[in-house]
Amino acid sequence: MPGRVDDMLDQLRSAGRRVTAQRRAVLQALARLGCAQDVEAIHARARRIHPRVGLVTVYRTLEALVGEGVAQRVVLGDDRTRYELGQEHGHHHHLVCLSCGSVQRLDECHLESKRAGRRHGFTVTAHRLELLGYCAKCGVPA
Amino acid sequence: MPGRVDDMLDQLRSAGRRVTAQRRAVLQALARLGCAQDVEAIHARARRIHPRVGLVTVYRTLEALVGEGVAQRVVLGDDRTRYELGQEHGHHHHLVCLSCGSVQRLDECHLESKRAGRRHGFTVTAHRLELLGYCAKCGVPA
DNA sequence: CCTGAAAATGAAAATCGTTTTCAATATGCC
DNA sequence: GGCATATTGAAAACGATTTTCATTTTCAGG
Repeated sequence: MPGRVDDMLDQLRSAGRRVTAQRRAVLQALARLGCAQDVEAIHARARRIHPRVGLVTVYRTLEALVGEGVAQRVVLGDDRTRYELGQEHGHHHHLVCLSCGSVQRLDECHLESKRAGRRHGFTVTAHRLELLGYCAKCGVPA
Repeated sequence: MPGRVDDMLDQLRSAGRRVTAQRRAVLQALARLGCAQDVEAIHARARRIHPRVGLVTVYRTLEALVGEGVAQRVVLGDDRTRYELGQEHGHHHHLVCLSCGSVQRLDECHLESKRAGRRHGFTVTAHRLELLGYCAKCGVPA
C-alpha cells in the first residue's frame, strides 16, 4: 500500500489539516501493522519510521484520522483503545483469543440486526461484534 | 426480585465469601437498576440502600460477583466499565443510543458465528455484540 | 523564495477511572 | 464468645489518555 498512504495524506490536506512527518509516520505504521493495534504498538512502529514522534502526537494523530474517516477506533474489552485503518467499507469484526490475546480479522458480516433494532424503535446505524474464544495456536484449555 | 438477591448471597456464602451489608447493598442496587450500569451509578444506588458503602468496595464487590458468575462486565466502548446481573443464560445484547447514550436490552441473539470462527481455526466460546444507532426518543439526526 | 497566521509538536502536568496498600473492622466457623 | 480470616475504607498508587503551554512547523499569500 504505497499510494494508499499518500491518498490519505492528501485527504487530510484537503480537509484543512497539515501534513507532517509525524502524521506520515503514524499513517505508515497503521498501514504496516495488522488490525486493532493499541497506541503503544502504533507509537513503537511509528518511531521506527520517524524517531521524532512523541506518544502524545500519536494519540492526537489517531483522533484526527478517525475524525477524517481514515481510521477507526476498535474496542475489544481490554483496557486500551485500539485503532486500525479503514471505515465502514472494509467493515469487519475480530476473533479475539482469550488465551494469548491475539486478534485476527474476520471479514464476514452477516448481520440482519437492523430489523431487530427497529422492532424496538431503535435505528441501528452501526454495530460492534467481537467473537471471543481460542485461536488455532492456543487451542481450547482442558 | 426479593428472593433472587438472597439466593445470590447464599451462593456467595457457599463459595466461601462473606456476606456483608455492603455486598447486599451492591447486589440490590444491581437488581433494581437496568442493565449495563456504570460503577458510579451502582455506587450511588447502593448508597441509598446502605450509606456506609465506599466506591472501592463497590469495585471489589462487582469483581467478586463476576468471579462468582452472578454478574458480568459489559463493554460498550465508552471509557467506563459497566456491570449487570446475569450470565450466559439470559444472554443478551444492547442497543446503545449514539445521541443520549441510553442503553436498552435486546434479548434476541441469532448468531451462527461459531461456524465462521471455526473456518479460521478459531473456537468461538462467546461473543459480544453491540448495536449502535438512535433510540426512539432521540431519532436520527438530520 | 520569504513571511506570518494558524496548526502541530513535545514535555510536563493534569485527569479520570480503577487498583493497591494498610490499618481498622466485621463475619462466621469453632 | 473468640479467633482466624475476609472485608472495608481512606489515601496513595497506577496507567491510559488529555490538557497546557511554549516552541516549532506547515503552507497560503505576497
